[in-house]
Amino acid sequence: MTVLTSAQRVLAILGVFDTENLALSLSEISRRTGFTLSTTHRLVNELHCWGALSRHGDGKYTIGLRILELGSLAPQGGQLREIALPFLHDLQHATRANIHLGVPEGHDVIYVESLRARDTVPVPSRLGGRWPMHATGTGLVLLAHSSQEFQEEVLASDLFAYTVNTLTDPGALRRFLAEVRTSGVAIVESQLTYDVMAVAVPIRGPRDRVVAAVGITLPSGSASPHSLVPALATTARSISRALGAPSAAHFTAREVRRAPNR
Amino acid sequence: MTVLTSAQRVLAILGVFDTENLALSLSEISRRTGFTLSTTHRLVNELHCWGALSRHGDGKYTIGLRILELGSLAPQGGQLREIALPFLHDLQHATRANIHLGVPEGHDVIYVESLRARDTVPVPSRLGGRWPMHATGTGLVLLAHSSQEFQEEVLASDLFAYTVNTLTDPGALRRFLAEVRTSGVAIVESQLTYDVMAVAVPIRGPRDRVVAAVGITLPSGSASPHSLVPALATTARSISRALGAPSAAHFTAREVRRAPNR
DNA sequence: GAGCCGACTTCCGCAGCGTGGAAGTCCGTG
DNA sequence: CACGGACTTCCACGCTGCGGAAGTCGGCTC
Repeated sequence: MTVLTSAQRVLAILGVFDTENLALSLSEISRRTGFTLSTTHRLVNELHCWGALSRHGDGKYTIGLRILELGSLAPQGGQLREIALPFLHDLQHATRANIHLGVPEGHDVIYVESLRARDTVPVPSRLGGRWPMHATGTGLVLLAHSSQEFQEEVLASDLFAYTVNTLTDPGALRRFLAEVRTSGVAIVESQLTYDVMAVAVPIRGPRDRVVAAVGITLPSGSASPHSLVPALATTARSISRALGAPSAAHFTAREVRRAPNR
Repeated sequence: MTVLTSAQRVLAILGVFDTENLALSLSEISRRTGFTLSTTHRLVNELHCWGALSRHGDGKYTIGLRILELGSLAPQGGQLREIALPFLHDLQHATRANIHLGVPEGHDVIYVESLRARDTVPVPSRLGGRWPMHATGTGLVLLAHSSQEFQEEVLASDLFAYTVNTLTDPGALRRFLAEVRTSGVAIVESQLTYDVMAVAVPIRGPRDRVVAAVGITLPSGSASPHSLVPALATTARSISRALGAPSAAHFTAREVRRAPNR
């Protein structure tokens, strides 16, 4: 039983909140962290005073708005989101599908934006959601454009098979990633959940580094996912340009046409 | 010189990040918190290991994605946002204006969603942004529907005059808030910044408590802001119903018409 | 290249903060 | 009314974290 530093205790308390535990009472927090009630009580109070936790009528605590506020300061989150949102809206309007904007974090992809279409399959993705790279379209795009050593690190890790289609074999994954790099797009079907297919492309930032991926999810077996690639690629390029990616700096045909009017 | 608890130190470090300080080096954090370099170093490291801070190539730290992820678990944030977003999209499409979704936090309103129209006045609002209640349309709506004692508490506090139009006189504010309660809408002009007017209405949740406000901002002097009220009210009611507000539970005229088709 | 400076990292002894046990309060319940 | 569970408060001990100091690294000036 290793002893924790008090900073780690503070973080551990925040860490017990997740999508299945949005509201917890003091003693639930105490049980889940393993801290004594008095310790938990004091720390929770300090977090509450600061606004990191908020307390509700029934005595339960939830993550506070101060955290939301802080989170929006994450450059890969709030900043990127702010820039990308209008383009993502356009894309959603054109395709009427679920749109995701994902960035890498550890071996996972985090969705910093998630536009859910109203009349489509529910998809296990929410803003702030975290999924393993090897099982999602956006994740595979990000992985394909990561450093060689990072890729090997992920390939060597324990790759969970969410469905029978999930790519878990290192060899197959390597081939798939190479294909993503050459074609510029990842198309996967039923890798995370059945009945869902995903199409994703990279977004580049300054120095042309891939900083994010934008993806679309559709019901499995949808008519030619390839037909969505042009719209996706256009969106990705617009966002890349707004982020300052050199390769996206020149005008597209459409914008050249529009330019004289400005 | 009061001494801080270590939980407070941890929070103080997170607290030095704001919209003007998105990326800070170790010694900048040290200076701004007033902690010695060694203390800062250790705490920042623990935060970094946990994912609360991320470290960039230039050695600077920014808020990490783990915080963004956590923040999306705030019920007034992620949850509300998730439900409201489609309705807000529709509203933006109909009005082509900036849309905000605000919730109360202390004496301020926090924007948990901010849809910026592309061709309109830039407005000082971003997701996660915080503004005083008395100076914003959404804030005044929330204040108007707060408890009597909370209102008096705010009125008694130091109300900053952002412009000459900002309501800072307690008497004038009381009258305005009463009007907001009876009319159900707040219309303000140039109270936070010049050249911007705002229209906002309340959103209700379970037990009909006002839990949020949705607002629109337009250039000052726009043709009749009143014409936007029906669209805003419809949006607010749709969101309220989705949140389970009893008063919004019955169908509106439009939906009764549409109902047989489903 | 020498010298300097600032930023960062590491180490360690002292002491002050945090820990957890225990006692106390306030519910709702049988 | 007695019980149990959840929460709150208090305090003395001792362990964790503090900060001074020394060490490392890289960049800038002369």
